Amino acid sequence: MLEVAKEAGVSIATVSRVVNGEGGVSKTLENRVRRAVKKLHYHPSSVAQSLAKQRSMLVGILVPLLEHPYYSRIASVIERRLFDCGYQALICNTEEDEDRERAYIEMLLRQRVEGIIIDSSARNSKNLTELHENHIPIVLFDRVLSDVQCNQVFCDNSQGGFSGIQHLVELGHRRIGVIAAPSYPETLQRRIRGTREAVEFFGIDDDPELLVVGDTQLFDMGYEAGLHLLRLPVPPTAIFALTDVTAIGVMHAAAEMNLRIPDDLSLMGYDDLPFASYTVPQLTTVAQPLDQMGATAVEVLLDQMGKQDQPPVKAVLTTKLVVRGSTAPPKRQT
Amino acid sequence: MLEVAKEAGVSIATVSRVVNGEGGVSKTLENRVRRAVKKLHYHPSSVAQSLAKQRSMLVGILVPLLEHPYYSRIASVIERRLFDCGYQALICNTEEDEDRERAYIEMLLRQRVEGIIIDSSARNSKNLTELHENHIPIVLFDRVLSDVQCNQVFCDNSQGGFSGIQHLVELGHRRIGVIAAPSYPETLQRRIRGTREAVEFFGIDDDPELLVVGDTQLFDMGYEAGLHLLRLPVPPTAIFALTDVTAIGVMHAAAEMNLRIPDDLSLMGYDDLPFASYTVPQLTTVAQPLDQMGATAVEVLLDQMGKQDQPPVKAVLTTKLVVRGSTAPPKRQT
DNA sequence: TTGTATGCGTTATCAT
DNA sequence: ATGATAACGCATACAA
Repeated sequence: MLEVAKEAGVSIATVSRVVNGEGGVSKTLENRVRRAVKKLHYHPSSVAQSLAKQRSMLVGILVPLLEHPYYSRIASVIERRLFDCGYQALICNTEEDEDRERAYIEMLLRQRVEGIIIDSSARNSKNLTELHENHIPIVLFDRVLSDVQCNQVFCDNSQGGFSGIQHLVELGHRRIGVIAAPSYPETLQRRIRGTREAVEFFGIDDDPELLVVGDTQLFDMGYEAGLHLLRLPVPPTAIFALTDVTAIGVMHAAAEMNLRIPDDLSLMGYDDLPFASYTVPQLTTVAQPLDQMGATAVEVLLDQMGKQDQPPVKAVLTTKLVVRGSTAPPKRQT
Repeated sequence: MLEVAKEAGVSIATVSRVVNGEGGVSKTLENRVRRAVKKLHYHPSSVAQSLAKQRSMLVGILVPLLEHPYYSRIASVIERRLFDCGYQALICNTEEDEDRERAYIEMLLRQRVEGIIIDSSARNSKNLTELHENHIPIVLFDRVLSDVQCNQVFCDNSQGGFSGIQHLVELGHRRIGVIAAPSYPETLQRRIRGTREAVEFFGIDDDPELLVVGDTQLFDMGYEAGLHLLRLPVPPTAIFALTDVTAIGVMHAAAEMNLRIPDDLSLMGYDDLPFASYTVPQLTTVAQPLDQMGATAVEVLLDQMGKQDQPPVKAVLTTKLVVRGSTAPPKRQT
């Protein structure tokens, strides 16, 4: 900037004014400055700006696994929104590792982010306390901890779980397998609870063997779990995978056992990821309004960033059942 | 930091020394400082550090579409590597938009990133010149521009295209459809060229109708293109989709036309994304060593960041054919 | 071993 | 309308 000032023969104050379009500068000088900026390839330093203004315009996004289509979509949706609001997102991939999450949070603190949107991998809110103590606005996204006093944006997972079972029951299924990912984030626990409630409500088979909780949320977990369910002495006529990715795994397992979907087995997923419309057959699933969730999260965050220590807001959105080709009435009755 | 110094009753220089573990500080004072740090929840400001040290420890990653499983994996792989090397990644989602890409580059320049790894959406190198002029090390990743003098890390796409056709030819196919994504990044052009060379080399049907170039690289493009190919007066017995995602689209199209894979149609993809092992049937595909590519890119970048204006290095890795269940000898001969 | 002082590239306040 | 100058939070060279 100093160089630009020299080149243009003005003071740095004038350069600053021109660059920030503050006005109050004569046309002559403005042009001289602009020319110097071009010539020297000058780009104002956000670093110095942050320091001087005490504002970083940075927001952290933490997701559990960036390679996972669900989370990359989340990161993407939120980042876009943030970008449009003039903020730069710092996307952090915690890889389901609490220590990594802590490390990232420390880093974000150092980067002086103005807020954080976090889809947390942590089993408790310990990682978040440091943020609270530094008065950084947080919004918990998707995965939710009920014991923590803080902004939250998520879907009614219980309702989603319920509606999935309901759909299958209405088709005539009485024996339904459920596959869940790890349940330490309450998200999945709630989703499971929704299915339990539905099972009870409709009075269908509640054999505990029908609920399998895997250790990851990847394709192969769905595959293994699907195999397990389908090899039961009395296998289910329908499977509700609480995640689209695991549902794909189940598809594979079913194919391996020469079971046809939906003729021999009805299958449901959860999330409505893009590829859910392109599997064969297309996947019936419970959709979460991710765009809306992302927009809400950013809105809430930006709102809180204005004021100091606002009361936490909680936004609960509703899921939507998307019926496609992977579910049908059962052929055999159990 | 000033507050910590006061709390501990020492100078800021001492605090700085303790925080940075420089040594040369007495145990007594060190403990006093550490206690003060804890008590005040002090986190050193990277912003101020960057300014003082003239090093940001930031590296920009630009990908064309973060929601796309291929690119989220790329971002993920590179980010992890960078993180392990002590660098913070700024992941930017250009959404295949050249203007957005420019905006992000400008932002990265302002953030004073020390280097950039870019999977570019741009049709030319215009966006990169600004970086060159600011002496920011760049490495072009995956998508490559041949007319630009700069570090590049990518796979031999021509070879990959060739080997795909070769595999199908060896199975006995003579009429092979090829589906390509937009071709302004040279990547796809090269991949196509590889298939053309193979077609010529093996002397099989080179009907231009058999090559369809879509306008996106998403599922529905594969679906549409697949439909188009399969409805040809003389449809191909095999389809080589130059992207796994589009291959999934073709699967869907085939199912819609009651064609069974691989019995009625052989199908190949390209990329070997995680889900390629979980489609039904599993997808034969051309694998790119993404982990290795990411590691190489980071290595090259970090290397260049040391020196000034090194000669550009070009790393070309090789693809690998992964044969799975979606390809088989043709039943009918054309 | 510890402290003091200067500079990093901006913004912002105050003069002129 | 323009310029000089003091922060901002830290590193660092130098002094004590």
